[in-house]
Amino acid sequence: MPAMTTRPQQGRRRAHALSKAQIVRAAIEILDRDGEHALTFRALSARLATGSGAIFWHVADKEDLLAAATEEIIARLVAEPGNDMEPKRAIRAVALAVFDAIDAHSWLGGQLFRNPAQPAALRISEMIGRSVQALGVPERALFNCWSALINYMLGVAAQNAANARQAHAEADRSAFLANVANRWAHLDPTEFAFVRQVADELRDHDDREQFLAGIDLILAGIGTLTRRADPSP
Amino acid sequence: MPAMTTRPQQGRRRAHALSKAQIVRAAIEILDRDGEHALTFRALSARLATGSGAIFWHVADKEDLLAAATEEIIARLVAEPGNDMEPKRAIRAVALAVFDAIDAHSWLGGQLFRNPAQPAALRISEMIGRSVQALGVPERALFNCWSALINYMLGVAAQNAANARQAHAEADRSAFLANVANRWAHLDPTEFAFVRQVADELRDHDDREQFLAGIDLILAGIGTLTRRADPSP
DNA sequence: ACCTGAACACCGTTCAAGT
DNA sequence: ACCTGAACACCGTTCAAGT
Repeated sequence: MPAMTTRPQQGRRRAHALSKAQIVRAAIEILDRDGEHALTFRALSARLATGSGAIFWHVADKEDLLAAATEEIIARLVAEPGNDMEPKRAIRAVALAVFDAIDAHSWLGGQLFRNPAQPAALRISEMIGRSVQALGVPERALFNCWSALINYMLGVAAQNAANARQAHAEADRSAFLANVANRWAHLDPTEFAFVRQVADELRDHDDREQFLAGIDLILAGIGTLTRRADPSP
Repeated sequence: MPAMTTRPQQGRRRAHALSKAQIVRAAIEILDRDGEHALTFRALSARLATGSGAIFWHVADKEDLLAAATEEIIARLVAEPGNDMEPKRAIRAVALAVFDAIDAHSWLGGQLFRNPAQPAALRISEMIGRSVQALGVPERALFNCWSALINYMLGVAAQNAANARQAHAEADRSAFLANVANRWAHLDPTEFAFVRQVADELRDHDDREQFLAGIDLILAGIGTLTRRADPSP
């Protein structure tokens, strides 16, 4: 009976012991609700009702935290998009999934972009690579076709995220676009003839459609290199 | 004679009065030599032998300073590349000029990327737009072709800048690439079959060639939409 | 009109001290 | 082993005071 008393009474200090997963989840919530700049160790530790040092016990630094958050989102997305679809459809599906994820979490674009070699981005690269290969592009061109698609995807996606950040400052997205379009429409006519011309289209274009059109353009270019005339295996 | 004495003796306070152009030039030097993170108002004011407040008199904030630096570089570059070249050649020339500028000033990529509506970026957009139009793409597809090219250009360029920043931390570029390639080569064979396969090519690829290959791929896709069979006007 | 530089309100990160 | 929170070394930006 006295022997049992020796046992330390554990698990009383805090309802849930802090875990990296829990920290990352809280970070994502702050990022989604209040934007990239709002994620500070002070805000995060306040929300988790702990000291900043506690967070640094589980997380190396801010970069590590952001990478983990990115990984978490990509992991949720990477599960489904069709592994056994026809290649072009598969590429479009993956591209749209990434686009939508970045649309929903505007901080994600900059993150994937800043570090394209992180595991989360690699998983996307792998899916695209397999589909490009299945498309039947010759060995020599494989690397370039793959990298063009990846670069375009990540580029546009991050670009849109940057726009979203700026649009957030102004009233909303459509007001922001209208503003830019208006500014463009009043540029010098001889120096900026083309930009003036597309200003209208900018006002009411659909980012998602535009993004997909670019993918299709690259796919059409890739089609140019493909030997097989018969689409069936 | 006494009237002349009333005149304040001017220009004695400092050899060169501070100007925005001078501040921007100093900022570019710091950015180029020591990287993006080294540009602080303290470092800048130390180099200009003045107080930080003096800089804020000429410059609204850090964003303004970076935008002005970007503008300065693009202005230097935008002068030459062939206005009366054949369209495809013109597009390649502009794209390469931008690529090389970003290669020479690694901070430039992130900057153009972060704010693609700034005048500097617009000037690039205009040149690309005119060439795409000259290519003879149908009215409806113009906007999408143009935006695909711009997005790709800015995307890859900024991507490369991000890589350069990371490579700077490690020994040098080729060592950095060798490291990444090595990491890729040891990934799980079933989960990352494709990435493992291209790891070799990553090690000794030429960024510039890869970039141009992507441009050509998009141009090939655009060619798919073009009616005119006769290349001569 | 333009410059000075201390001061303010923040950051990310560390670390002695606690449990 | 894990948590606390004051402290450190920075930031960008402001502003009373000078010339």
